[in-house]
Amino acid sequence: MSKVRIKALLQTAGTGQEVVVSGWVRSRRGNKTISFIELNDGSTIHNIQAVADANLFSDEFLKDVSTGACIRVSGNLVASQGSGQAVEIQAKEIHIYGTADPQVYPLQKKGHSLEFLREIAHLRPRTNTFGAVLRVRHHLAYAIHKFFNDKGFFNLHTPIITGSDAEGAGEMFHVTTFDLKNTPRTEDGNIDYSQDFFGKETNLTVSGQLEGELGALALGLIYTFGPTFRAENSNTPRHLAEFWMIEPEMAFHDIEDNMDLAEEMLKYLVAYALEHCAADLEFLNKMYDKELLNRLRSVIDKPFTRITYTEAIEILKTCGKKFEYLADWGKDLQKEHENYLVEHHGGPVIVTGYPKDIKAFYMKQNDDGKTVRAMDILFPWIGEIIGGSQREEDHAKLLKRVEEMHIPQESLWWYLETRKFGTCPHAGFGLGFERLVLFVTGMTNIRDVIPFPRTPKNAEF
RNA sequence: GGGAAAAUAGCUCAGUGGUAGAGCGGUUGCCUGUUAAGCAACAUGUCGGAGGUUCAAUCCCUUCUUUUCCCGCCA
Repeated sequence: MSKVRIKALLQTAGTGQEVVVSGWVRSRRGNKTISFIELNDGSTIHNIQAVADANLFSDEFLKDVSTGACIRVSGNLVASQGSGQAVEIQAKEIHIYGTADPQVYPLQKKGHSLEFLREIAHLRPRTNTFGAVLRVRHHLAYAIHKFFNDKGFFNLHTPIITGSDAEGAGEMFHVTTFDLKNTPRTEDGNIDYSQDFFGKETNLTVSGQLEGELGALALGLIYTFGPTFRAENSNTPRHLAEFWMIEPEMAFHDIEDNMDLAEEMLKYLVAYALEHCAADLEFLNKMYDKELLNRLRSVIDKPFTRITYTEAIEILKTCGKKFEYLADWGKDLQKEHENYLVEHHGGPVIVTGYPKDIKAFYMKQNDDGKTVRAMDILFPWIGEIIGGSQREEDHAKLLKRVEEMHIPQESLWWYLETRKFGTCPHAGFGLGFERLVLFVTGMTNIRDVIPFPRTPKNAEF
């Protein structure tokens, strides 16, 4: 007897062989003489139907084969007499690994709200929706590694605990072994971090970029793919306190190369998902967003629109649309502005050349003295899915910017040194992994594309 | 961090100043292969917590908690 997963079983052409399948019961229906068990093992969105004859299985036994129960079925794979499926298992033996009392098991056969499922995040992977989302998430993660590996990039593991707080990407979570009720103090009353585990103040990383640059200036092409932590009190469907980010960093790349790579990568990932997650995406398209597949295909088909920040402001000023906030050169683009730009161009838009005062210190300064070589990629509904830039490789210019923006340079000495020793043009960007999964799955809340979301006031599970 | 809405059965929601209802789910029964099966019957409950107004509060008021949405921060 062969022990197989359901995905493989549904693809086998032949019938007649004995098979063993283990999985979770999605539903059971039938009558006194026959029971039909929908079994899912997570390998695919599709279930296999197991048929239990009352001559072999008692009513009393089948009572425990209820929605949510985990069982192993052995029997013959046969052509189905019903119309809903090509093959089914004629059960000879059923072993119950674990029951799920129907009176208290929270998942029903019928649909649940996504809000409710968030409250039972320990069980929601057993639903069609989350099974699909988590499988797509996996394939995208794999595709990212494949994309970069195939291009000769090296995966660099940047630290999760960081001693630098100068990255400026957001509020940070402190890391300490202190007893918070009784922290050591210096003579002037401040917390004495010299007695803490690392002997200095440490935080969870908000970005691996600065360390990524160090790798790029040695290995040439690197990318990071790891957890990232932001202690911002962000209450939106697009923000997480703990999320995964992909940050490639490339030596000898300018802002144009950077855009080319980012666009190629996004298209590769969407195409990969369409090819490898067809069944799951079809399900999501049917259940949540009828335009999903069309939108995914449209992203692959045409080039992303590329405009400068200055052009974007011009478009927003002359479009005639009334905005709540006026678009004005020197100010950040509002959500409503981003939405307009994406709608106006009918797809992803890359905006470059932002005013230097609204961007980070490390971005390459343009000769105009006003703008930097930043790029944001704006996606429909999601907004900023990628943020990146060419980096300032000139030591004097970088140092000047660090001083202007009052960034403590003592903690960045190692970063600044790379511009003293064998500096070179380089560029990189950050892709929010969950925002990518959001776009590909058509989900609308980022809390539904990560197994156990961390958001303000929520760290359950 | 700013703003708005919401919290009633296991779930989705309706509802009323006199302590509550539907659909689904559940339980039981019927039906010889079903497809979110069908038919019938039954049971659902501190109406989010704490105060207050009132003869009486699930309903009105205050406050707290949580959730969702919009904005900001960003990926």
